Amino acid sequence: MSSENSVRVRFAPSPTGYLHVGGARTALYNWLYAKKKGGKFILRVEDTDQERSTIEALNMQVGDLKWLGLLWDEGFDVGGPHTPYKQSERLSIYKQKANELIDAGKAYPCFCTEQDLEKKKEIAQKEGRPPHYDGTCRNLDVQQSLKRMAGGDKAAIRFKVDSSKSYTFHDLIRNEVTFPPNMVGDFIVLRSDGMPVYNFCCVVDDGMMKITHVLRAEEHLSNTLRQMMIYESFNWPLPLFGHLSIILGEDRQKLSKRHGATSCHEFMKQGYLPEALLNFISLLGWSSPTAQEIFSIDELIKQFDLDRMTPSPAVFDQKKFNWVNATHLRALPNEELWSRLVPYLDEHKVGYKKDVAWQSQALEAFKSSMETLMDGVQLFRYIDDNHFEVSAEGLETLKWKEAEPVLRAWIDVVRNHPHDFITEAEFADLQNKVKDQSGQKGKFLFMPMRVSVIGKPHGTELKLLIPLIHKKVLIERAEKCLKI
RNA sequence: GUUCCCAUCGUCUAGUGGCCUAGGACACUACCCUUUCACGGUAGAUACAGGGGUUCAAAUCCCCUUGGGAACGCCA
Repeated sequence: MSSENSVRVRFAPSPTGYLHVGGARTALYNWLYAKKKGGKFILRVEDTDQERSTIEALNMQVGDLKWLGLLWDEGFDVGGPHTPYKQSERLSIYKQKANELIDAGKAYPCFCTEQDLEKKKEIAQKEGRPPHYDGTCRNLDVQQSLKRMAGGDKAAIRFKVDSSKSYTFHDLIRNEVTFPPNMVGDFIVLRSDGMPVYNFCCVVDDGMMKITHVLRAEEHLSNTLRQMMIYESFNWPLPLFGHLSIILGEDRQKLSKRHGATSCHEFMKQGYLPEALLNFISLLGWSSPTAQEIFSIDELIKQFDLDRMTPSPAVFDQKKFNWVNATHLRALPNEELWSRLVPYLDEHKVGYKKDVAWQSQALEAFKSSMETLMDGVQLFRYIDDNHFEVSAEGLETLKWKEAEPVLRAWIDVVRNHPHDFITEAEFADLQNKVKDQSGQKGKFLFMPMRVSVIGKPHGTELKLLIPLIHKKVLIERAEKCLKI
């Protein structure tokens, strides 16, 4: 494939906070498409809003993308043929392009103040007209205006819109979209402080960076009109656009902070796997022709295509996400799962043994009840020698008249055990001894025993739990329970 | 207000005029496995927003209504 016609896509976040799942999905689809087509994935930073953009936020976004493994071929930090990739470093380019527009009579300086515009808009609203710019400065003599600007007068640069024209483009997801005439008024291209505006830099950058496909969120659909006008004014070919549906919360409102966790960073902290998050959000607006739902990243690249995208909005279903995560988690080999879990255990100060066999055995015991790595943290806390806590339910169980004989028998049996640890096979034997000595069976046998091991009557099978805990600790815990 | 976008089980979706008495997945219910909790297995319930057309035939095409969303910024 020649580089001339190969796919070039970009993700262009504005650094104002952590990466949201919506942004992550946009990045994912772009990235998948680039991988699939052997194209380039470009990370461009849209930081022209100086009020809200911060370097910290940029670092967070970059960190989240790296966590997800959505790495870029060209970008603000790795360079590329169209450097710089940070809009705040491209200001002279936008200025130059805006001047080209002015020279060509396609844009003009506007001296109206914000207050002027506010008033005009109000009047327009009242009179039932669309709140477009009324064109006060449109017919000013350009040379005159430029002189005023040189003299220090502040002016924004406005694009001259041909309000008689309608615009149609073919959306990759929505097919034909038509904007009728007179949808927008003359819009700002450069602010009076010289900073360019989103719609302008977006086109200048996409054009100059030779972007071939623009996959972005649906809220940009109506921006496409203005952007088409700008492409036209530069005589640049239009990229292919695809507008992704938005992601909603359970209440069918656009997903936002009040729906709980919505940023990749939060999901990471809650113990979700990056490949599971990617897998799950890939399904929000796309489906595989094979109806497969669990994918590795490579499978996703292989199966992904733009012709299976849905235009309707999707609700973020936390339960299904949990299932996807659990499925990925349980499919991980134990060593791999352990290496993912350890940072969480450390962060939450849960102790563990350095012994690989022990780790693997514990994981084997807990895997089936783990949906997230944080579930793992909770589970490992139960077998941490330094944590023992009896739950309310555990307390109830200990009040049973059957509890005491079981615990006494248990302590006795464990004490007489010749080794520091009890194997699964040995436990089968010990369990019978406790049964005989205490005269209890069924739940009256197992529940008090389990409370003495993990502090609660329900949970992991005892035969899997016991081999993980040192005999001394088992006795200690049972004795503690007797005293309650 | 105007314009644009959207509309299949609770949720994600399959479906591109006959294969649809609408398929899959999550969730849900029941049963099985089981000392418990999970895991796993089996079975089940649940949807084409409404109304008009077009057609021999419509979830699929067209129109209207309704509902949801977005845009109309010197935010992105």
